[in-house]
Amino acid sequence: MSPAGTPYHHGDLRAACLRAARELLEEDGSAGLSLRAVARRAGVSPTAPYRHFADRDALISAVAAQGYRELTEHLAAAHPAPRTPDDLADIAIAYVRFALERPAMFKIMFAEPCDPTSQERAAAITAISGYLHDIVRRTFPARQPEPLANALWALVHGLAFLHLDGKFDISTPQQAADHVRSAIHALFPSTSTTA
Amino acid sequence: MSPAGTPYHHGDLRAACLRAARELLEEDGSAGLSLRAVARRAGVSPTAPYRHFADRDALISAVAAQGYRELTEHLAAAHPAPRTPDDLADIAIAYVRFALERPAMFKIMFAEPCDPTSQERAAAITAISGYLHDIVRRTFPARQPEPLANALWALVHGLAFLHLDGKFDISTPQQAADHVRSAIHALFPSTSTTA
DNA sequence: TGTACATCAGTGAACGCGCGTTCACTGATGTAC
DNA sequence: TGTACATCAGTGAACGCGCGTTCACTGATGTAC
Repeated sequence: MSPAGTPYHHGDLRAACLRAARELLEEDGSAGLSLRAVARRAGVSPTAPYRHFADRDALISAVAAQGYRELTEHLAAAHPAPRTPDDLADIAIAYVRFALERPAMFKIMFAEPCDPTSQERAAAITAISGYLHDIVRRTFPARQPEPLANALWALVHGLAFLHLDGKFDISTPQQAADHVRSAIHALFPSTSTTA
Repeated sequence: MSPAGTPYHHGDLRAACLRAARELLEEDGSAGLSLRAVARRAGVSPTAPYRHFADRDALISAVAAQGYRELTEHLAAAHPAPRTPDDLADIAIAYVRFALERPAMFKIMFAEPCDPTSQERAAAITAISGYLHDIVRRTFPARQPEPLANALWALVHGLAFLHLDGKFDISTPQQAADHVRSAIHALFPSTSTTA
């Protein structure tokens, strides 16, 4: 904030910590994100983050919550108004690409035991789930939305994890996208669309 | 092996380490499995496991490989000869139950970066994948097996992870099973069976 | 406009911890003769 | 059958590491008067 070199007060350390955490995740890809490393990266003493996060769990929860929000936006950007299984495939591909591009973030979001009572987290999950429900309702107006939406989420989520884990024999992003599309089409044949 | 109290030579420390690792996973559920903890649990000095595992990664890979084998058996036991989507649901439920009953093991199998070049691991993955392909071929003889089998795997895998993560609003194992069954039926309507 | 002071956001030393891994070693085993 | 010896599977001390968290502190900020 102050123009001089290193001001005593940071200005917005909370945001800086979140930014640092993201950078660390994107760089070394490991899920072992430590408070100390975040502080180091933010150029601040090891204990400074405690002014903004109760403990390590709180920091990780906050990072994950940000990830959920970004995922929601990422999906929404993939297709403005999906109406066909092929539109759905676009969204599925976006989901998988998100995971492949930010593997460590994705693992923090979905495979870390971070504080399950976090309200921020719960709200974000609800948003994703609700978004998928909407899509399914629009794409398959004649079918029961609830189980179909859950199944769709599970499908794309499973595709993301299996791709992330290298369980499919695939090397390029394009191959991954094609693979996802063919999986979607295998389960959502176009004939069952009732627009 | 020798009948006396604490023999110098263990007899089969490799197996004992794997057993210890499983116990630790089942107990504290954390994915933070350490070589030292395993040695402690096996009643042996902290460095003894190095006689049998090159490093921590090798131990974890071995544990994961064992998990893959057990998962394959577990699935095969769920239904001897699946022919309908409902049979398929039995197998899907078994997959999810496996994850819910051994969460830490499941995470080691699928969310840990353990040595990807391990042959044991690759073979186990191939076995699971092959098994699912067989099922799909038998259940949907008229449809293209490849994308359908991958989609099925992703679906059950996603269901397992989302349940594990508490992303669905579900409390009892029975509810989870019903949920999985309805997801399978949503995507594999019985009408499309062509037996 | 100037000053006293409460509040706040940082510092930095220190704690105890468990970890992976190395090293030189020693006790047990089993094989060759 | 007995003995020398190579091999093997353990031991235990030690290393350096990074971690989360505590504590008393201090510099900066902003508000009341």
